[in-house]
Amino acid sequence: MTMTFDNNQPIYLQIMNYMKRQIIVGKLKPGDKIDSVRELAAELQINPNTIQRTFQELEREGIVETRRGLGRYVTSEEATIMTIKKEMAGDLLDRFVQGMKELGFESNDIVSIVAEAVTGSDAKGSGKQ
Amino acid sequence: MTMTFDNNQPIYLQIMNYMKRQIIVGKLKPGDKIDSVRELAAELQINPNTIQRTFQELEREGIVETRRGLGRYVTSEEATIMTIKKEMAGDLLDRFVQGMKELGFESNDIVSIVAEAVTGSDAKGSGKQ
Amino acid sequence: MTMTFDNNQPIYLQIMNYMKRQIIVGKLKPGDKIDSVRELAAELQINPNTIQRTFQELEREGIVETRRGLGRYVTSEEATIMTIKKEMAGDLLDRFVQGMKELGFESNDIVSIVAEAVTGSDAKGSGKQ
Amino acid sequence: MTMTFDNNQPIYLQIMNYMKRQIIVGKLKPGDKIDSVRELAAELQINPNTIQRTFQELEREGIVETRRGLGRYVTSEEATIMTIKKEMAGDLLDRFVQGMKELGFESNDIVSIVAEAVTGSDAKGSGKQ
DNA sequence: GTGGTCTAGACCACG
DNA sequence: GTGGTCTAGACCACG
Repeated sequence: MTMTFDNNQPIYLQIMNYMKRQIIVGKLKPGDKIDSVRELAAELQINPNTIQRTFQELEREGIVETRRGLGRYVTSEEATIMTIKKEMAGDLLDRFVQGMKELGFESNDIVSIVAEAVTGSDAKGSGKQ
Repeated sequence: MTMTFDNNQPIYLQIMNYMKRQIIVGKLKPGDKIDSVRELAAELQINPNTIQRTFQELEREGIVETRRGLGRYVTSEEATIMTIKKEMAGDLLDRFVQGMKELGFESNDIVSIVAEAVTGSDAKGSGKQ
Repeated sequence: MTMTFDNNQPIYLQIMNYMKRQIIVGKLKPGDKIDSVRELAAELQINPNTIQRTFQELEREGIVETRRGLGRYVTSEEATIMTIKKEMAGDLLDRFVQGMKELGFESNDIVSIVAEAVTGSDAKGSGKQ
Repeated sequence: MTMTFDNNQPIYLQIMNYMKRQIIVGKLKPGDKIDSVRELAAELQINPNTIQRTFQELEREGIVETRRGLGRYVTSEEATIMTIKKEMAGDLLDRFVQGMKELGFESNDIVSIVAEAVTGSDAKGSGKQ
């Protein structure tokens, strides 16, 4: 795996969000073992301290668990994962809607803009996706 | 004017975005004189250097112009203002849509979530909801 | 007359150079009367203090003279004008050549670059200009 | 390294141009680590904030990159460096040629003046001069 | 250790 | 009065 990092956000946050998305989307499933700090640090060419911090935060959110001597695992609590998914989606939505309103867009505008944007970007393949 | 600042973003950026919104929304009109560094610093209780930086960046974006010895003014180029409005809206939109897709939401879901959110918050969509 | 000003150089210097060029090129001839501070200030929409300073500096260089109660005049000393022309050309040349050498260009390169640039920009109209 | 500063130009600009030249000329190579803000500030006896500003601008031009927590590096994009070299040379050339024309020099004059100047200063043009 | 941000305040050119 | 630059130094997130 390779990641490209955005300079305006701490790397640990970027990796953290990346892993949360992997879990939410099901690429990492409940109970799956997670790469060790060292493995991930080597893979991403990132300071192990940074990975360590990433995992710490993921644990604090309950989406990752440490089993002593065995390593780290995705939580088996599917409810936790759903909660975090909703939380992340809610954050995205709030930031977007509030931002658009601050720019003077009305509710109607906002809906049409989104509608246009998403249909524009995947109008082909109506059945498949 | 008073502003409350969010600790997770540089103050100069927060003021910058605030002023861009004021201009975009028309509270500051093309050609209007802008408070001087010293005035704004006093008003917001922020160090003049921080305000200086804010203006520097606004100028770099072309939405504010300096007239030597006279002060700073909102650009009279309305096109520039429109461009920046589109840019800001586009950024918000992209971040939102991309973020939602990374969480596994389909285009349809995204549109309905937004529709529900904005009609919920201002009751305009009388019939549907 | 209208002038567009560059923000990176004091306006008085820009006007000063403009007037020196007018004199050097012969648009203002030795002994010609020069616009008054007020006239020029009005014409250029510039603070009279700035024009005042411009004239002060031009006098210091001897290219402009004040006749009490009569106004300001281009010097009748043609030698002074020639000297200033050489000075200005010399400054331009030095700054250019030194700058190019600091970028690593060799003498040969510099000559060819200039040759190409000037013939490129006026290759047409060999007889006329 | 020591630098002597010219009072007519901001120090941060002077250092900026100095560093750009170092990179263009190859004394600092693509990917090289650059002195930290603190080191350079100590070396040049300049306030760290001024150095900070220098680097900020260099980064905006893409010739320098920050790696979070690790330091700053010369960009590895050699194309960027070439572009900046051309840009700087073009600026010098334009300012020179336009300035000379504003003084009334013809294309031919300009070329001969340059030719004379550079061969005069390094004796390479053995036969002609 | 490294860069990013901010405060406090000075000085100056410019208009 | 206005902006531009600079100094001196603090604090913090990040790696």
